[in-house]
Amino acid sequence: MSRQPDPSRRSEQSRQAILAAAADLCMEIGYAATTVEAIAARAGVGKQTIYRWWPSKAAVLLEYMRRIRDARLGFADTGDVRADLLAQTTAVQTLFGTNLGAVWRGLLIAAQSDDVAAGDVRAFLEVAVTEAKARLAKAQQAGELRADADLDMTVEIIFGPLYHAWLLRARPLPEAYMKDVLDLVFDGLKPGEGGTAAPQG
Amino acid sequence: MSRQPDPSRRSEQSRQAILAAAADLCMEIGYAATTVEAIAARAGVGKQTIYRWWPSKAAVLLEYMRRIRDARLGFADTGDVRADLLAQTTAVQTLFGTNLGAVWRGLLIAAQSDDVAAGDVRAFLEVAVTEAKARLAKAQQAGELRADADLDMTVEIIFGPLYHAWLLRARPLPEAYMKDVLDLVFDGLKPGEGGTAAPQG
DNA sequence: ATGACGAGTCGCAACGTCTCGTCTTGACAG
DNA sequence: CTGTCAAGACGAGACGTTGCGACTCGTCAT
Repeated sequence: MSRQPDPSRRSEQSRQAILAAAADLCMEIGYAATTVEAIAARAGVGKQTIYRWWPSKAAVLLEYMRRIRDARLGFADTGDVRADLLAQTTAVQTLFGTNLGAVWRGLLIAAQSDDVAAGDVRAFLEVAVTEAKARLAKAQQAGELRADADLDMTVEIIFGPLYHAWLLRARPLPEAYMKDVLDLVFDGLKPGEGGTAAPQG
Repeated sequence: MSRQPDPSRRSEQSRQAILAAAADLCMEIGYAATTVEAIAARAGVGKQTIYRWWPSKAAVLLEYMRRIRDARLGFADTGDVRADLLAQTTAVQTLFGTNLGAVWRGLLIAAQSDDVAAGDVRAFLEVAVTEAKARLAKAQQAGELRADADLDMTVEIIFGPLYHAWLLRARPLPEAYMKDVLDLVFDGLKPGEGGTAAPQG
C-alpha cells in the first residue's frame, strides 16, 4: 500500500533529470510536441516516475519555472517607479525572447484547457502581479502615481501591451518597447502639456 | 481523381451543420474536448466531409467566427475617439463573457501550437487591429491623440489590459472596466492636472 | 458517369495505468 | 559493527483507450 509515495525516498537525481529534460524538449520542439514519454526517455527515467510525482507535464514545467524564478530577485525599489517598472518589464520582455519564453507560453496554453494546471499557472502569475502591485502602492503613497488608480488595472495596463504584442500578435518588438509604453501610459495618450518626451516605436 | 473537391457540388446544409456543431461543442465542453469526431457526430456528418473542406477544427471555428464578424459593423466614428474606443472595447469585453469568448479563446490557444491555424488566427486579429489603427490615425490628425504615439503600440495599450485580465488572469471584470482603462491611459498614470475624472475599478 | 455524401475502418501516436525485476534504504538481530 | 530483510522507489515497458487523419465502402444527386 503506497498510494501516496514517500518524498524522503525520492531520487533527487531523477527529479533534476526530468526537469531538465522537460525544459530542453520544450525549448527544442515546442510545448505541444513535448510528450511525457519523450521527457521520460530523454531523462532516462520510467514514465511512472513522472506520474508518481507530478500530475501532468504542465506541473513539471511549472516547477522548472518556479526554480528559475526563485533564483532571481523581485522588484527593485530605487525610488523611481518608472525606472523600476522599466527594469522589470524589460527583463520580462527579454525573457520572452529566450527559450524560457517558449516554456512560459506553453504553460499559458495549458492553463486554458487543464483546470488543475490553470490554478497553478495563475498562482504563479499572481506572484508577479502582487509584486508589481506592492511597488505601485508605494509609488502611490509617494505621489508618483495617481491616487485613484486601481492597482490591478494598472498592472494590466503595464503588462497587458507586452503580452498582447508577444503572445497574441507575435510581432517582433524593439528593445525600447517598454520604455515607450511606460512613457505613453504615464504621460497619457491625449495631447497636451507633454510630459516626458515620447516614442515612435 | 479528385484531389481537390468541387466547391460547386458542396452541401451547404452540411457546412452549416458542421459550423454550428463545432461552435456548440466548443461552448459546451471547451475547445480541447471538442474533437473532430464529436463535431461530425453532432452534425450528423461523416468525418471525411470535415477533412475534405477544412484542414483542422481550428479552421472550422475560425470560419464560424468570421461569419459572426461579417454580420457586424466595424468601428463607429462619432468624432469622439474615446467614446468610439469605449464602444468597441466594451463590445469585445461583453463578447468575452459569452460563449463566443470560449471559441475565441480556443482559437488563440490553437494559434500557439498549430502554425497553419496561427497564420489565420493572427490575420483575423489583425483585421481588428487595423480597424482600430485607422480610427486612431484619424484621431491623431484631429488632435485627439498624441501625434508621436506609435499606433501599433497604442492598440496594444488599449486592448492589452483587457486580454491580460480575461485570458491570462481570468478575473471577473466590472462593467465599467474599459471606461476606467481608457480614462487612465488617456489622462496618464502620473498624478497632476487631472483630466477627465477617473476610476477606482 | 462523376463525385460529394454518411458511415465507418485502419494504423499510428500518446495517454495514463499497470506490472515486472532491480536497487536503495532503514529497522532490527546477532 | 555487521548481516538480514521487508518496504518501496526505480527503469523499463506492456496494456487498453482515445483521437488523429487517411482510407474505403455503398448511396444519392447532378
